[in-house]
Amino acid sequence: MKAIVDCNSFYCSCERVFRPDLENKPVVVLSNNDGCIISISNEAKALGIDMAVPYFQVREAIEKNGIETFSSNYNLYGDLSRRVMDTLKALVGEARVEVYSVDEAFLDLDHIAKNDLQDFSRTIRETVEQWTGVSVSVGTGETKVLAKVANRLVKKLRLPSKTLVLDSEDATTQALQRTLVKDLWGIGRRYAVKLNEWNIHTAWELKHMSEDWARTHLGGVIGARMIEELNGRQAILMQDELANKKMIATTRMFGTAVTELKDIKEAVATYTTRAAEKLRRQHSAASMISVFVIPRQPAGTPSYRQGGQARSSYATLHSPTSLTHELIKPAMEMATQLYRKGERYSKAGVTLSGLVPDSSIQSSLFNECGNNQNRELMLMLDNINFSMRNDVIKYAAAGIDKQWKMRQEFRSPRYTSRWDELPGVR
DNA sequence: TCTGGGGTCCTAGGACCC
DNA sequence: TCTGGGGTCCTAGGACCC
Repeated sequence: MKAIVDCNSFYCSCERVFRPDLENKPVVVLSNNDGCIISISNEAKALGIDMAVPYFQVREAIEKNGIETFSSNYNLYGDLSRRVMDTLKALVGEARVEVYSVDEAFLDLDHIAKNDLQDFSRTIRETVEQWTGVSVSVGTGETKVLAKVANRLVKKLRLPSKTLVLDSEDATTQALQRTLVKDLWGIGRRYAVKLNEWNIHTAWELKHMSEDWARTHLGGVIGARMIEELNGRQAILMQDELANKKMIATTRMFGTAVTELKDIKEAVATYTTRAAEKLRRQHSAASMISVFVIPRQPAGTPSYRQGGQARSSYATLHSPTSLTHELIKPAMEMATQLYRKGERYSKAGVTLSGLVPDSSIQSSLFNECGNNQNRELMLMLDNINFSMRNDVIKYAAAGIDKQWKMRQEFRSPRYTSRWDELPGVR
């Protein structure tokens, strides 16, 4: 059996861990740039606030109802996430945990007797809550897809135990009958529409379609796997722990529209610096770097998401590198080349790809002084910036005043990852 | 005024090879 | 008159996820 452990309103829960006064109060967390709502507590939901809605559209309702509002604080969420995952690993063993996202993990429970699954699910939930202060829901089923179905029902039906185990034919059937295809893990909006056109509405109905049918109408092997999983046959396997990323991106909306080349270059240099840090953290080097900018659409036109208005460029590096300054150079050239005077920009980003282990970097004939010194410099720089505060040491190209920086009006302290922001105890 | 920031997997098609 | 048959690698684009 497989279980999915999912933190409830994770970012909101994180904010509450150090603000117990917010228990049972409505809370929302905003995306970067305070752009839209990305986490809502049940209480806020009950007041009619929805996920993914632009903040400015609901600002009035939020203020009127006294909903507590936070800018996202990824240092805090990342740290609490690690604690939750560590707890799960302590409970079932590291090899049985697949960290799926910042607030979710799949567990392999094949070693637990079927009769004990109910109790064990509750133990998981209680232990995580006790050790970390974060509340979780646990869904269990024969396959990952069925575990997801169970987990969704826990939340939808507000089951008091916050756990649901689909351990019998009957339980599974009932669960599938009350799940719409659009709510299945792996069925997005496009496929949901298509399925409805075929007059398939519930997961139960989908389960009885043939694999061949799914192969031709539901994205090839993806559809076939879905049918298998619904029928209790494992087709989506547990992934090994945290393989390295194959692509690393840092992209941001600007706080306010940017018009000057200087600002674009500063932003791109800053994003390149961030991306290079992520690259070094997983001991990789990049062989390709790409930069994009998105001009702001004139008022009234559909938002930037809908079109291909982004302008991008990429450069292949002479040899893979993880050194910030070697990445900034081509990034600056591309930023300059992409910039048009008179245009206003709403967003820019940097993507590193063609990642290889940094141990495999070939030394190049043209490498004058050997990269080892450089890599030690990077290591030192990363250590200082991580342990002190953000960017004590930085590249001049990244700019000092950062006019373009995102808005973050409501960020809580980084309670657990900065010495100077630890919570006080009287 | 104002709408996030990451990622993954799969497929088709082109280029190239023997 | 009438086009080989496989392979592999790479990239772009679609779909999905949190």
